[in-house]
Amino acid sequence: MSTDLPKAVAKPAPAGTSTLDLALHAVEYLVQQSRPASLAQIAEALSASKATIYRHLVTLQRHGFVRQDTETGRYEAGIKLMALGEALRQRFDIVSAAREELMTLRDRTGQAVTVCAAVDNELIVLELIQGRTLIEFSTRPGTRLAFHASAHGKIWLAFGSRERTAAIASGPLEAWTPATIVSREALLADLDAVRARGWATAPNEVITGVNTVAAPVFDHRKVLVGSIAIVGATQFIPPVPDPEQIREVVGSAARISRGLTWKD
Amino acid sequence: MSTDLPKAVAKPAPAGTSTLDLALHAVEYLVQQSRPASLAQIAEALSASKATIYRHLVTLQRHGFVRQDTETGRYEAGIKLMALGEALRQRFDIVSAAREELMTLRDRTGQAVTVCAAVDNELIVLELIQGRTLIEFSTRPGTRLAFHASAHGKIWLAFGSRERTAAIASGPLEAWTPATIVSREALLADLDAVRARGWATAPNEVITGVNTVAAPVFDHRKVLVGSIAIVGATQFIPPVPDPEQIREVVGSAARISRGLTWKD
DNA sequence: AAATGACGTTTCATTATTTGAAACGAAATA
DNA sequence: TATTTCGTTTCAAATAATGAAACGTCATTT
Repeated sequence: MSTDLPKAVAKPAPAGTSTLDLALHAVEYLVQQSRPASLAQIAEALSASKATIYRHLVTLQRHGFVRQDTETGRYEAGIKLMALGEALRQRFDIVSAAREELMTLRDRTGQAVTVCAAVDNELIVLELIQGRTLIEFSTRPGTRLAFHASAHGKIWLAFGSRERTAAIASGPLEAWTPATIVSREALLADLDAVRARGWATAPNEVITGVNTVAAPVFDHRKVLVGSIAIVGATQFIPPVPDPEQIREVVGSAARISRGLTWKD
Repeated sequence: MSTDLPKAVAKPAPAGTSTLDLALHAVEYLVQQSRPASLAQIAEALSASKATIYRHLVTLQRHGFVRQDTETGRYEAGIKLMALGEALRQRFDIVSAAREELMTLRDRTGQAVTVCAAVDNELIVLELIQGRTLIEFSTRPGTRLAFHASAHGKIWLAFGSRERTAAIASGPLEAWTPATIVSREALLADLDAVRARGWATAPNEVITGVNTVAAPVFDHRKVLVGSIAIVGATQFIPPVPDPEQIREVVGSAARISRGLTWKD
């Protein structure tokens, strides 16, 4: 990465295409906006000329990444992004391999069930089986979780790659609630406990009043490929969870792991 | 590409940027592929040089639209697309406005509940409340439905813009199952019936053994803004649905519409 | 009703940017 | 060790993107 040799000392742009860069910024800008944006507004936000942005929007629209309101002429993000996200989700093995098991986990605990996977430095929710309770408080597929502030995340830190764990632990730990672990030492201690017992919780750490019990799913090589969890109000999943709840989650995770072992 | 006339007589490309066009094709290609693709493979598929594709992939990767497997060096679609899709989904008013009502609809019918909206010529699933039954057969948020072969679609054809209905009716009607309506006359007759009674079904028309009862949601201007439906096996939702099921769905839709009237 | 302003869209000459062929180095294969 | 295959970089040629300004249309204002 870092070249300390005399040659190529100041090289701000290693590679890539600036045209594409601008266009992608436009897409991201439109997704962030809650209302359709005018051409001039987008151009100003990205400090480019109207003509340039216009041409890019035309191409983006042709691909469905952006759509133009036929009445006002304003631009907004296109639903193609939703479709692509869904197509991507289905590529993960765990999603299909675990569905049946997750349904029974939901039925035996009554709580919502979520599945997560981490790629690079992002932890993403892949699947959600809604619970039986009236009030739903769970994260939808496509949502990104924090590694240090979620039961899923702790599973990945405890059983995933050491590099990632080191990176997360050395970085700043943002507090989502007063209960979120923000101390490096406390986090590492918690991870040791997670490793020892094989499951993780994060009571009130992501949202106050909500708790989660997560367990790891391994493939045939004993590599962590996913995490599953039950999510519910602390009323149903206390900070120190019911032994039976723990047993159900850990058992389901183990059965899914066994299923993945047979494959391939 | 090939211009054989002296002066731009035939101008196939009205506007846009070819660089961006190529890059977007690369993203779409990677989403379609089920496994990570090699650089050479992508370059050949898009008939561009390796260098060009490489630079685009670098930029796409920097934005998270694409990721590179650190071990094999191959490229695949990035999870940013999933996150963008989820961010987009939440922009639709109906999703938040209807959640509570949809939960009670699920609880009173026991079936899965879905919400759809159409933008331009695409009908997309926005929300899914899973049912109480053990076997789940429903479409996830981000999935696209066919207008002529789904209960949701018939609602949009019956109560939505005339232009869209005309466009769909004049085009080819693909058969998803033997029961799918493929005749233009039969479709228009069905739409008349839907308009008259205020709800739609599509027994076995999208998947054999599955039925849906859908009803329209209007905003304060009486403009169609969404459709809601219960989805379940024909065992639970017969081809001629239980009057009570119909009453529940239509009632929920009406209450959501009333809620949208108060807003704004 | 005429005039203004705001908007998306198009034109056009300038030139900055992308482009492909070929060379590179590393890694897997033989 | 020789060879092939892969992602990556280099470099000169020119394609293709760029911004300023003009256009046509609509809605609002005077």
